[in-house]
Amino acid sequence: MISDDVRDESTTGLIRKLRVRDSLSSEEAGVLAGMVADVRNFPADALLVPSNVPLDQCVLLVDGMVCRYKDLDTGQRQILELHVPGDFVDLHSFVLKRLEHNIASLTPVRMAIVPHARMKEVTERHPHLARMLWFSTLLDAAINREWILSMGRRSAIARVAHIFCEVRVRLELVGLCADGRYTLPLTQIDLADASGLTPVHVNRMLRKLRDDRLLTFRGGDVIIHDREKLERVAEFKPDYLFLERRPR
Amino acid sequence: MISDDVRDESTTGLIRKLRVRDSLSSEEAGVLAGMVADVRNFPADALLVPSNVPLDQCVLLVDGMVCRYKDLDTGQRQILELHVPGDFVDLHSFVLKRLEHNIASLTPVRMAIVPHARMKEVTERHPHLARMLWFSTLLDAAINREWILSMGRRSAIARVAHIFCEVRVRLELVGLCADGRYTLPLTQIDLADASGLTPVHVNRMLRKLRDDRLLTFRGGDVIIHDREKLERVAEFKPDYLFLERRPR
DNA sequence: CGTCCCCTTGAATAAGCTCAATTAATGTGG
DNA sequence: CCACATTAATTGAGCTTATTCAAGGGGACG
Repeated sequence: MISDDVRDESTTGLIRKLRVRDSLSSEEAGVLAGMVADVRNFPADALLVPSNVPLDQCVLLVDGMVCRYKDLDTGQRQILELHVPGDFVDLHSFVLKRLEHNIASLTPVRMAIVPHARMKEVTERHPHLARMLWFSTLLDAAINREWILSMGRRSAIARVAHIFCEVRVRLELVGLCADGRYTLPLTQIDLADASGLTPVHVNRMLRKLRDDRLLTFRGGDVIIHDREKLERVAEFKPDYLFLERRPR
Repeated sequence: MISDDVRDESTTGLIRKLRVRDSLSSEEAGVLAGMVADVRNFPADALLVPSNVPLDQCVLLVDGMVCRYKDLDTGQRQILELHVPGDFVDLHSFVLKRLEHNIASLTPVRMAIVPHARMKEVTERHPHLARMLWFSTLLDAAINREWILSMGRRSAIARVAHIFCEVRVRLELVGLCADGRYTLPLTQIDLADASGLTPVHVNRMLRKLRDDRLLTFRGGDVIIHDREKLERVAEFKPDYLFLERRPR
């Protein structure tokens, strides 16, 4: 079994983000940490949660990055969402009992494991905590909706730029981005799968962003040179990330 | 105030759909109906829930159709999801306290109103019911993800076809579609906003679907001539609608 | 050192968009 | 009930954006 320290550490990112949006007592924080049954490491490119398989535990991303994706029969892949440390990546399965998409690691990752049984106990005993967990799944849904807007109505350059804008904000929340610099462990192929473009075209868009001195992306390292202009190109408005506190 | 009959009637669609996915006792069904404070009518093209406004009540679609949408500064619109009777359209606001998108009626609609205060009481007292409501927001999220896949990776013809396939299934669940015929109160412009295409191109895709004897869409009336072929063109797989019962 | 990705770039192609004009359907006021 | 306005549907032509195809270069790793 794992120690209380490991449990606490595994939930700091999640708690930090929940506290941006709502008040979370230290007791509640303790309860959250107490849900963690185990913390496990996985390599990069591992299929962490396969689609359409009965699930009885949730996984929370402690360290590293993961993505959700879906494939078409034609072999085409679409990345649905990127996840950063502190994201309760597979909270959904508690309610859905299976996922209709896959979750895979982009880097070596550390995941906290929370059995559905504990989720049930805790959410039944702590309704406010339950709502905050519910919130975190709805935040994912809001991100999904923004991506629909991207895919449906944004130009190629805006789509690519938008991904960088979103990830910047989300990484800053957990202290993994400062000065517009962060690590995004994606290949241009992954970026194509996330933006609904071809790798070739992503390459050209990245070149344009670089030539226009907005952003450089090389070998997974992102440097945002001109955040304001980048956000304008991306038509990025962070409302959808619900960064403000819930009114009580 | 409204009568118990009106309350019961206003939740039959929702209950019917929840019962496809999970067991719902008649007591729980009664509790759900009891949450409804009011049932109100709205005309077509009404902005039912504006984005970024503090909310203190949820709305459930009883009759008619509504959509969620978002606009870009350029005036481009993207429809994010369509809703059919029995959808708890704005359950999200209970947790989010505001929406980051708009909800508007496509037809004259009847909406049941549930104050957040009642939502809070009921979800705290009935955890299983709370999970089923949570489920219904996660089902919306799964639909959102499928739409990301559509926008990102499906061809124009498949995107248009996919919308018709999805709506068919969802309307059948509430008895509003039989024999592949149903009413979809959208203009071709709306369909363009839902599929991320231009109205002109939607028109051509509809023509192709008609010429190929897969589907006819005229004046809001949908006739699916060849469901199997249509679903193949759409690459439609209904897994993402979670039509099976949750295992206990 | 060779293999395997990934990145990069050019050239040709195709999917979908824009512009424009016509027709059809719907609604309104007289 | 008709004339007129308005919105939606339809179609053609030309154009733009992004894709496909192809080839070469660079770096990591066994």
